[in-house]
Amino acid sequence: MVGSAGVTMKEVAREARVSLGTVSNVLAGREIVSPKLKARVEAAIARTGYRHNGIAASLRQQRSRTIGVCIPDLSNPFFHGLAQALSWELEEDGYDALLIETNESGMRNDSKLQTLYSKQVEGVFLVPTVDWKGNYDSAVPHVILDRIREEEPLPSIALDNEGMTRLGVERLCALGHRRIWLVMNSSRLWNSALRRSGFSSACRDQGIDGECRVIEGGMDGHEIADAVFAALEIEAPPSAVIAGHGSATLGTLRALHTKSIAVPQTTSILAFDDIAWMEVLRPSISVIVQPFAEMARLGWSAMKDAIAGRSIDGLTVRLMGSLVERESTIPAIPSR
Amino acid sequence: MVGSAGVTMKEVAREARVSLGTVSNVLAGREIVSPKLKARVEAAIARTGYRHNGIAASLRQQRSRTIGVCIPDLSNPFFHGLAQALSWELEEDGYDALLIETNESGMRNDSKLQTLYSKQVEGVFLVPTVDWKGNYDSAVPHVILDRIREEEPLPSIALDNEGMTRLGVERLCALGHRRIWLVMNSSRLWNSALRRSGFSSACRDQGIDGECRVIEGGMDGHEIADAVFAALEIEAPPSAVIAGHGSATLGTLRALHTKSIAVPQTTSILAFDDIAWMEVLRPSISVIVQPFAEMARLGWSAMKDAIAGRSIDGLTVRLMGSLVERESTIPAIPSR
DNA sequence: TTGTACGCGTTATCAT
DNA sequence: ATGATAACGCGTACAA
Repeated sequence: MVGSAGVTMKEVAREARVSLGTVSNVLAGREIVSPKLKARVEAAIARTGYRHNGIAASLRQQRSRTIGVCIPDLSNPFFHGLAQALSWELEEDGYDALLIETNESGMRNDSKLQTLYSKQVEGVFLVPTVDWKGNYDSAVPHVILDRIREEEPLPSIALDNEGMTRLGVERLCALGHRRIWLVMNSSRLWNSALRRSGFSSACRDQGIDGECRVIEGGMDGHEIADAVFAALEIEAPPSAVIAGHGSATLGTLRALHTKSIAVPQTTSILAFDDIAWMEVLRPSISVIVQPFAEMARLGWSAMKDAIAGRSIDGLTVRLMGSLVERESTIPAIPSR
Repeated sequence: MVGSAGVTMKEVAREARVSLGTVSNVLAGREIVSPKLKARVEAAIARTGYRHNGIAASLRQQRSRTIGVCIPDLSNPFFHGLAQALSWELEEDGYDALLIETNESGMRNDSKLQTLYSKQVEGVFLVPTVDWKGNYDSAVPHVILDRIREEEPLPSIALDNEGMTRLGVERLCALGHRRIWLVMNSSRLWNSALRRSGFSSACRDQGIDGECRVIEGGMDGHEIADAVFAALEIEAPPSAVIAGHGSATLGTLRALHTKSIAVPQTTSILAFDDIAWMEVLRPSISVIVQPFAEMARLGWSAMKDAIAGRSIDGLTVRLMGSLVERESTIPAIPSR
């Protein structure tokens, strides 16, 4: 692919005065080549600066050993962690990841899927954008991660969003909180919708649903800040907030700060997804952590099955994460 | 690459009762095919579910239309922004980015470069790991970004690190600060070394070099926190700190917090690289912003030249960024 | 305007 | 053990 300098196996063979097959055998490390010829070939390889052409190999072998990984936004630490964990798993088995950032654009999601298919990926891990219509090539194995649609037709792995949100509500209730808000982006995202329903049913079970509410702010941190701010204009601050994801945390903190509401003295905060800066914030933020390493492990294991021709239709995994308490969650003031 | 379902152009041709060349012409959008046949071909494409095989096309055309982008750490927002900006530029011209995260490992940097070469990339954008030895394929155009080595042999684009650090010092001096520390990772990184030398010479020019010092903490935020903490054990806090990059900011804030030193009342902070959470921190952090969009534009422009066979040897671009002042930099207390 | 045949670099299957 | 040759899917030059 370098114009003049593209040395081929054929040229190596000529240089070493051997046949093409012998070069191939040496390159593949097959032990059937005589030491004499093997040395000649290796010398020729070094002399010519030959480099393996993976494209030709892929064409011939009809397998690219490449897996597409489609992520909406790599600046989201959960997605970044997931992408890293997936790459790690793939590489363990000699595969390469084709990492694509779809930037929350459904059009880009579609077009990037097409280029992945064109590059003959053997499988696709997909965290769909919010507005993805669900067009995919059924001939290629897909595993959907995190953002599952209602009645997802594809194999999927995600957090048990309802269960984890319920756990958060229960923990806050145990700390004496009764007025709890859930701040999130949009229930158009199925995982957000599940967090919402887990929140609502947990609040009902705790008998605090009258005092609790959900704020949907949209996909952007600034919008979310505005929504929270608007809510704080008309009612008293809640004693605790569950932030449904990174930008909800950012937005909530910004709004509370603008209104000079003390965290955690007035309002405790429990956030989804751990992020480096959550440790350095004053106060440090308590978080619900998603098990992305386990998601990657299970996902790759399923993908390997699919590649090997074993059906994974209907695969539906829902995992529990863990709750890490830091400074932002304190007992509610009893007098209120 | 999907085993059974791999529909080829040949099959489309048979299905449409046309020749292979006609199918190719239709696919390439060449206007020389009769409408009648064109319709037949398009129908056949739809019926068979044919999909373009980019691998075969790359092999045939001897060009992959793919560029490798090697980044040490995508969780660093500067690198992430740079990677995004590069992808955007490439795609404008119909290229695809192969995004690789090297995780600060020189070995991984080397091995991933090999896989990029094997995948026949037409060029490589590289932010090297700290310990990269500099092995690369001279037949493939490379552009080094950000982390330039001393006497970099390859074309390179980076911030004017000396100039921007000097600017920071000058601004802090204008605010009345005289005791300034530079906190950074390691002067083994050439850009860090340049920030260091820019810092030192600016301090000399301002006549404050006696009161200033540099703290090198290593590549990890926790290590940096420890180093700053250790320094604060033996001397009074500085009136201002310049944090040389994201993890230095994190480490510095953590150490100052542990020692209960007020920011910015006691110590002002000016950080390299803007990050989402810098706006939400109390106080919000003043930053030196790198012009990654411009880096990407110039880089891709140079890369296109190189791909087209026009030499870019010796290309050395150094860009100024901008200084965004927020709450973390205030005038020094005059009495001190 | 349409059809045919060759080559891209590799791997795999045959003979030898 | 080694060498010759076909095939992977596509693009294109050239012949019809």
